[in-house]
Amino acid sequence: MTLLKRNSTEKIYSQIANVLRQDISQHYQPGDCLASEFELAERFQVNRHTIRHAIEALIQEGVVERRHGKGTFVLTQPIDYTVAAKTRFTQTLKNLGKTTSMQVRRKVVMPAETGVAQHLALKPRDPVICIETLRLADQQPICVSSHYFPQCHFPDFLELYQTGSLHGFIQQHYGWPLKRIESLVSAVLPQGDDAALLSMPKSQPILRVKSINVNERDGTPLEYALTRFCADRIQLRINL
Amino acid sequence: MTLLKRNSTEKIYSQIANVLRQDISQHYQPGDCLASEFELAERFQVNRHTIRHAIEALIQEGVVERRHGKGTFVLTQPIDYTVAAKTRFTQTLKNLGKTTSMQVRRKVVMPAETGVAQHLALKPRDPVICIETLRLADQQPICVSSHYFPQCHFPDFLELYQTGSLHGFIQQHYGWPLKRIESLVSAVLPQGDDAALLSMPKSQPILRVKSINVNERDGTPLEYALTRFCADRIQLRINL
DNA sequence: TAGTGGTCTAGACCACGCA
DNA sequence: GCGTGGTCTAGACCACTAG
Repeated sequence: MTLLKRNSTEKIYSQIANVLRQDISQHYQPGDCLASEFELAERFQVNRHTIRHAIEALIQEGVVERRHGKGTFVLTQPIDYTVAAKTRFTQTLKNLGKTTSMQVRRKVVMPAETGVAQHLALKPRDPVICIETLRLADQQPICVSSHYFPQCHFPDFLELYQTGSLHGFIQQHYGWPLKRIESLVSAVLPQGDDAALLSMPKSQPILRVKSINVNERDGTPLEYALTRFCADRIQLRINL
Repeated sequence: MTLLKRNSTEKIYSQIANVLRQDISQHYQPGDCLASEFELAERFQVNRHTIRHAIEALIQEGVVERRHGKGTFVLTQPIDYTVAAKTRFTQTLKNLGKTTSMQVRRKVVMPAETGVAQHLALKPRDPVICIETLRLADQQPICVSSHYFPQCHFPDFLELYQTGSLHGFIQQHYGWPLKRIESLVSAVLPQGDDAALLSMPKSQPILRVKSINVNERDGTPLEYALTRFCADRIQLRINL
């Protein structure tokens, strides 16, 4: 039982959130489950709704997440907003000294949506190969990517490619060196499954990079990739 | 009075949020005030807390914001997540065909924090000039920036500089051409006054760009700038 | 002072996950 | 079936804003 100031200007739910935040940082590990809302309500001697309000705040901050029927869980990577913690940068995932790995989550042929078609200089609904990947560094998910390739240039792509570096595969099987000509960077909130795949809260931002790769020899667009980085785990460094 | 499906799988608060979202997009202008929570509760025949829940969702999406004692207001720029709407890009603010303007919000000399000192090759707490600016395009706030200059290289900076292009001023008064050598891009939620200055919701992401400018002749770091873009109004284009 | 949003309580029932 | 979180109701009082 923790004492709360009932007549303080600081709201009770806010006091509770502070206590929980501190508890979590001191006594909990990522993946741990908090006491149930009912138990917390008893401990703090408040209504369960007040506990919910406090937990909402922690969810918003990215400290915990709720799982229906299971409990409220501490997230893997407590988010640190201090600028000092971001003074170490990485150039690319490959350049990280960390152990990296990649999972292929989806391989399909589909008609190109207008945006994809534009970037690849195709007609809308022309067939494109879509490959979705998840990349990790030290077991930690870093980014999910959707890669689009015009099928006309890559017969048998789906049959031949299994896993591993996409650009390496293209270089090896088709003999085409890829060159990045453009990147478009924006920040959005996570959509679809991205938050779950990156094990991050839905309230935290994503760095989204659209990149276009062309055949270095003749400039033909060969790949359009849309990569979503968990923003608190990555920072883009652009050298000019 | 709008009809709700009480026995639908779709939650009532969610149905209400949908109705309100549609109402707003069709019949409201940015800055308009919604009906009060009490009135909405009567209109939809639900408890006021259910209305609050629905409005929470709209706040999270960035559609509206609450102002204590005044009401719930439609935000200036309804956020559009469709990728198609982002296929027009801007290179820099100056290259926009739009009318741009700039406000200087703060001019002070302060001891350098460690991060700033590092980027400018100074010792911590060496004096730096800090200038905070807000830039607008067509009356719409686009970004806020904190510019840091080492005071040792810029005597009388604060006295001489009033407003207008910072790089133009430096070129003119000190004769130094600035060159950007590096940009670091990250995505965060707004901190401090940034959300208010950019008239954006606190739940929506910010694109943060740290850039370092050096004297083109000898490579001396002369400026460190931290710019925060309202992410739904800007996209960075990086040409390689 | 009237009207708005903000907080807190109390209690009910539902939906999900798991043993 | 039990415990978890999710939704909804009802009512009270507080804090802020504006006339």
